[in-house]
Amino acid sequence: MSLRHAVLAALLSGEYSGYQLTKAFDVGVANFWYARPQQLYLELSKLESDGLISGREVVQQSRPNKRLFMVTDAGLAELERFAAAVSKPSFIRDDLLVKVQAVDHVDVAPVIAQLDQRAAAAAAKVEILDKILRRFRGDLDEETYLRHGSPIGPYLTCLRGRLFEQEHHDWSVRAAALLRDRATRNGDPPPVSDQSR
Amino acid sequence: MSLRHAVLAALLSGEYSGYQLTKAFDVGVANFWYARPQQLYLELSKLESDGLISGREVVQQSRPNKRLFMVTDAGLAELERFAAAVSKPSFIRDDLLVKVQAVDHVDVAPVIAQLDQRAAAAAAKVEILDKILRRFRGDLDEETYLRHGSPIGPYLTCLRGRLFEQEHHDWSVRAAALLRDRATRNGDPPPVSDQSR
DNA sequence: TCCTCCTAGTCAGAATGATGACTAATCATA
DNA sequence: TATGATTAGTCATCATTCTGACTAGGAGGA
Repeated sequence: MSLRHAVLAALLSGEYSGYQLTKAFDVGVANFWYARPQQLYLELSKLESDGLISGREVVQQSRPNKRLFMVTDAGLAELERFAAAVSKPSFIRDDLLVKVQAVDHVDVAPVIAQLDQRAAAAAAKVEILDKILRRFRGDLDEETYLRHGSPIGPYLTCLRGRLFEQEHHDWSVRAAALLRDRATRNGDPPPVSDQSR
Repeated sequence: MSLRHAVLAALLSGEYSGYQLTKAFDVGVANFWYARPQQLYLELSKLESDGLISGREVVQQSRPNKRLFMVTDAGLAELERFAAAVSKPSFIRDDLLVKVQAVDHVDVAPVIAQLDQRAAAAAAKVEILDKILRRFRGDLDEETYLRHGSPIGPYLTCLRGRLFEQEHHDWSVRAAALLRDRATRNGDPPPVSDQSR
């Protein structure tokens, strides 16, 4: 039951509408959780009926009205409780890794193509996260921000996301190059990933 | 539906019993997926009734009998299909990150304690994975193994797991040190994580 | 001899997450 | 003046994962 707490934690940074949250969570900018719009809307209404957040209607002209949510005292207490409870161990769970695991026994070409895609996607995310980190820092350098800046929580999770994506990128590039090299040397048609496939 | 394929991919390395698989998956040595024993046993019986793996009874004296499973041709075909299909994007989903995200608003001490624990756990995993990698390599150096060694799939996923744990460790250590430093400077009782809390 | 751990596996059901199909108004653009 | 994109959100249902509780025999140590 952690989407619940992820949403609560996200709402600490200020008031958001469901739609704004989906933007943060869906694009995957959410560096500490991930969820689809439908899940978020559902969770928001559950949180509200449990009294952990409260929403207020904002009437907009030229846009559909929206509801902005903020964490209540009860919500903060719940987060406090959650933060002090033991965490589940974290682990990787990745489709593509399963495919790489099987690569000695199945056709490598599509796996290499997917590694290429992943590398590109990870590089794009690194850039996005860098932008967000710069926005947090303002004109402070990273050392100074880490020592004195605020908020520190979102900055740290963002940093973690950035490191993860960077490493994900580097590994993907390396794995793709390696598998390509091995496939070529084995006399298979060199699997070059381009638009034509 | 990827536990299915994770199990198939794991069984490519040889025959395993359910119990052996649980050891690999549960300890988290599984660098590409993670699952509990109950899930694995259930998945194994589903895979068998779908004809993707076949099991044979091995009678043991002084131990309960066990069933060893191997991937069938149909199973291999299924993996082939899976490997060529599009992958879901990967993302981090971590309780502890949610807590760190909220750290500007909740008590830091328990979060710091959990970061310490995480760092230790990650360091332990790095060692385990290094051992496994060395066993794969034998007396080859890494460059040579990556170019010519076999199997390459499990080696690459293991390498990925190792990089992930290393980075997880480094980030946890850094985050814990930082939060501790900030808490101390703010005049709070310095949160040192020891056995007494 | 008792107690606990290890091997080996099973069952049922709760919790959580993912998916497809909708509504409805406005804005920009061709 | 259509057409598609964007904002804003809802509903029902399916799929997947997680959890607790349970069985059963042998090994090893106090």
